[in-house]
Amino acid sequence: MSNLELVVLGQDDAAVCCTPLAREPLGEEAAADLAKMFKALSDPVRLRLLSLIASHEGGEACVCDLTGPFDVSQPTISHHLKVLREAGLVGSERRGTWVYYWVRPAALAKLSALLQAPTGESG
Amino acid sequence: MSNLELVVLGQDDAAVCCTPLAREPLGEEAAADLAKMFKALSDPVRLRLLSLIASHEGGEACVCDLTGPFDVSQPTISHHLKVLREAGLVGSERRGTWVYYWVRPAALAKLSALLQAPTGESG
DNA sequence: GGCTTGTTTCGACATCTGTCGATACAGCGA
DNA sequence: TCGCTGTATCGACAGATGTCGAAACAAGCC
Repeated sequence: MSNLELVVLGQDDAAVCCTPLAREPLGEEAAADLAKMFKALSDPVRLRLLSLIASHEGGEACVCDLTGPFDVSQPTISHHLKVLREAGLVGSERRGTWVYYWVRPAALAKLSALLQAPTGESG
Repeated sequence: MSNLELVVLGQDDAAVCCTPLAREPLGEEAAADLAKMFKALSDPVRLRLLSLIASHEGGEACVCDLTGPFDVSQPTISHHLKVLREAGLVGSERRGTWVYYWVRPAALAKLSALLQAPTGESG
């Protein structure tokens, strides 16, 4: 399964925490990598899915907990979860009948650090 | 001009800084609003443009500084800048011959705060 | 005024994306 | 084994997106 997922660079490395967007121009490769993650966040349903998973008790949620709150069909939810998973933003595991999803804090932290404003509004 | 841009909620309000994704499920409206911003970040060219602008001396860059490093045409760069502007991530102003773009730190900070990991990897 | 340079808008087009219903796969219980 | 429930995949389709060349608009200079 894991070969379907993107490698999240610096997943266990704190160096990326100190590299905001403004420090130096992003390289083509880094930009392409990051864009995939942001693309995964660029859909309202996926954003709400991620939030639902993150705020669920225990930090993980069954797919059965995630289909209810949305107006879209179950295959569509499954598709969105796959996008989040392949972007490295969530992990998943089957336990018996149900499949559970959880957020990967390191991936979110990477993006969060990237967007941290350098100093202030105008210098 | 400003009527073409999205209103960035909480632009001058720090309250949003304490509302990570995990605190409570995102509402439909908030998710749609945030998704537009993330969508603006979901393209490698736009990500690099934003980085170029943010890292440029003085915190702002002329369009003429931004077309060089890319393989895409100048109208395409202009299009991407428009997307970033309408998402509220950058501001722009014409000064004589040239148009300058700068990053809006508050908008980035809003997204950064949203993605901040709650506590740790599993607890 | 007319030319030149910088930037945006327009129209077109190929590709990507979100969505669905139908179907397949996985695990549990009778 | 069979049927049931939960989840993922498939195939199709409408609409969105990134890209281009051409053209329009803006400001400065001759």
